[in-house]
Amino acid sequence: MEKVRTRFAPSPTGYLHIGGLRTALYGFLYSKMKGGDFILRIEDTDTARYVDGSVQIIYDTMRDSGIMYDEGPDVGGNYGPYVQSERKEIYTEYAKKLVELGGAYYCFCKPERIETLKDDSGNMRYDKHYLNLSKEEIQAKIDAGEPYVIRQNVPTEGVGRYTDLVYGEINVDYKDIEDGILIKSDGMPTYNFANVIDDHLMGITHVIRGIEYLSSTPKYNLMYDAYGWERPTYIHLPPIMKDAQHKLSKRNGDASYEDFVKKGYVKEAIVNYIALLGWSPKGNVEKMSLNELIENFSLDGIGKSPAIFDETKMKWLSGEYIKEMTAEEFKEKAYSFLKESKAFGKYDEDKLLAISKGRVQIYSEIPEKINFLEEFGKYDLNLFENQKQKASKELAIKILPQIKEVLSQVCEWNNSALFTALVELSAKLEIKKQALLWITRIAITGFESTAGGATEIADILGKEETLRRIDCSIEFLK
RNA sequence: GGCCCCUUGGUCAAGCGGUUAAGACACCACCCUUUCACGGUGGUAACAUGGGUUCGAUUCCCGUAGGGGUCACCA
Repeated sequence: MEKVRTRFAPSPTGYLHIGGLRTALYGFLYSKMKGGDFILRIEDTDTARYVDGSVQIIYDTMRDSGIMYDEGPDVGGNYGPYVQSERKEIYTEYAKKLVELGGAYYCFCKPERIETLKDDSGNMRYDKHYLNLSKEEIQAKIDAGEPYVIRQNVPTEGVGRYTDLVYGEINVDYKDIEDGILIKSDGMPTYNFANVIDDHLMGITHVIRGIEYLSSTPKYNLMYDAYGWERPTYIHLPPIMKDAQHKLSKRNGDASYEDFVKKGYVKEAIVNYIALLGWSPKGNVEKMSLNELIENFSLDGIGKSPAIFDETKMKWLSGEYIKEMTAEEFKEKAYSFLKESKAFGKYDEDKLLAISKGRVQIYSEIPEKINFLEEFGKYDLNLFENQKQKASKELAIKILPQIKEVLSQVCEWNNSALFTALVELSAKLEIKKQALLWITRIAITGFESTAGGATEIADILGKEETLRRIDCSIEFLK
C-alpha cells in the first residue's frame, strides 16, 4: 500500500481563514490517521495578490493550532522547493512537454481579440485560434518577441468523469471547459497548472480542497492523463458559511483563527470545533483533542452540505476545555486576560482565577466576571428583598450589625471559617442561612448576582474591606 | 444564463427502504445550590416541494423551488 501524502496549499494573500484552516486540518487528520505525511506548499504564483507577511502567518497559525506538517518551506523535505515561485523552471519544462504531448498549445492572442470572443452575457469561449500553428511559426513568433501564453487543449467533446470521495460520481462535459491558461505571459504558471505538476511531483495521493474545484477537476485529470500520470484521489469539502447565503471569509471581515485566540477562545476548542464543521464522528462524543481527532477521523463522516459557523457552540466547547483545566494551567492561559480586570493587582490573583474558572467559556470573560469587586458603591436597597431566600430590607437592618460583629471576631480569615461562623449565626438567630448569606453578599457587593458566594467574596476582599463595606451598607439602610 | 453541487429542528448533525427520526449547542421548566455559574432531570422544535418506484419512502428516480460553486493571464 502506497503511503498517503496529503497537502495544504494556501496562497499568501492575507490571513489564514477558518475555512482554510479546516481544509488544512482535514488533510492533516487524514494523513496522520493513515500514518502518512502532510505537506505544506505555498502557492504564490500570483504576484499581484501577494501580501507581505502572510507566509509567516500561515506558519504561525498552523504551528499554534497544532496542525504540523512533515514537509514545507520552513521545515524542508525531499520534494522541495515547497514554494511555487521557486519552481518556475520546473513548470516551464513540463509545459513544453505538455505542448509536445498535444495537451497544450501556444497562444499569441492579444487581449483585444479575446474581447471579441465574448458572448452577450460576457462569457468567453476561446476558439483554439493558434492550435494548429507549426513549430516553425511558433518559434518565429517567439523569436520576434511576441507575448504568448500556453493554453490547455481541452477536447471539444466527451465527458470528464471521476469519483470524488465525498461527492461521488462527477461528470462534466468537455465542451463546457475552456482552454484555460497554463502559463501566463509573465512566464508564471496559473494554479490550474502548477497545482497538477506539484501534486504529482510531490507524490500527493489525496487531494483535499474546497468544493470550488469540484467541477474544474476534470481538466486537471486531462493533464494527468496526457502525461500518463496516475490521478490522485479527490476529496472536496463543502464550504463553511457565515449564514445561509454567505461564505465565511476574511474579506468580509469575519474572524480568523488568530482573532478567536485574541478573543480568548481555548485554542484546542477552536480546532476541535472546526473539525466538527462538516465532519461528524461515529460516536456521540464531540469534545476531542487533536490526537483523538486523528484516531476518530474518517472520510465517510464528511458531509456534503454547507455548514454555518456557530460561534455560540464553539464558545461552549471552549468552556468545556476550561472546566477540565487544572488551576495552574488556567492561570497560565488566562493571566493576560486577568490583567484586564479592574480587580487585578488588588486581590489574591489565584482566588480571582478560582472564582472565574467554571464561570467563563472564553478567557476574555474574566474581567466582566470579577470587576464587581471594584465596583462597590451606592446600590439599590431593594436588592435585599428576596422572597425565595426569605431575605428583606428589614431583616438586613436587623442582622447586619450582628453579622459584622461575628465577622470581626473570626480568627482565621478564610472561606470555610467565615462560612462556618455565618451559618452558626443564622442558627442562633433562627433564620435561614440562605437569607443571612444573601444579605451578607448584597451588603459587601451591591450586586444581585456575582461570581462567588458571600464568604468567598469576603475572603477575597479581606477583613478590613469587608467590614468597611458592611458599615457602608448599614449606613445606606438608615 | 450554461454546467456542477447541495437541501433532516434556530444551528451543527445521526440516519444509508420499515426507527417513538439519535445526539450536541441554543432556548424553556424543574431539581441541586452560598447569588450567579456548574451539575442533574424533563421539555419545545426537523425530513423544502410535487410526482413516481415499492407492500412500504427521510432514505431510490424525475421535475419544481431555494441555496452554493464555477464559467479570470485568482487561487
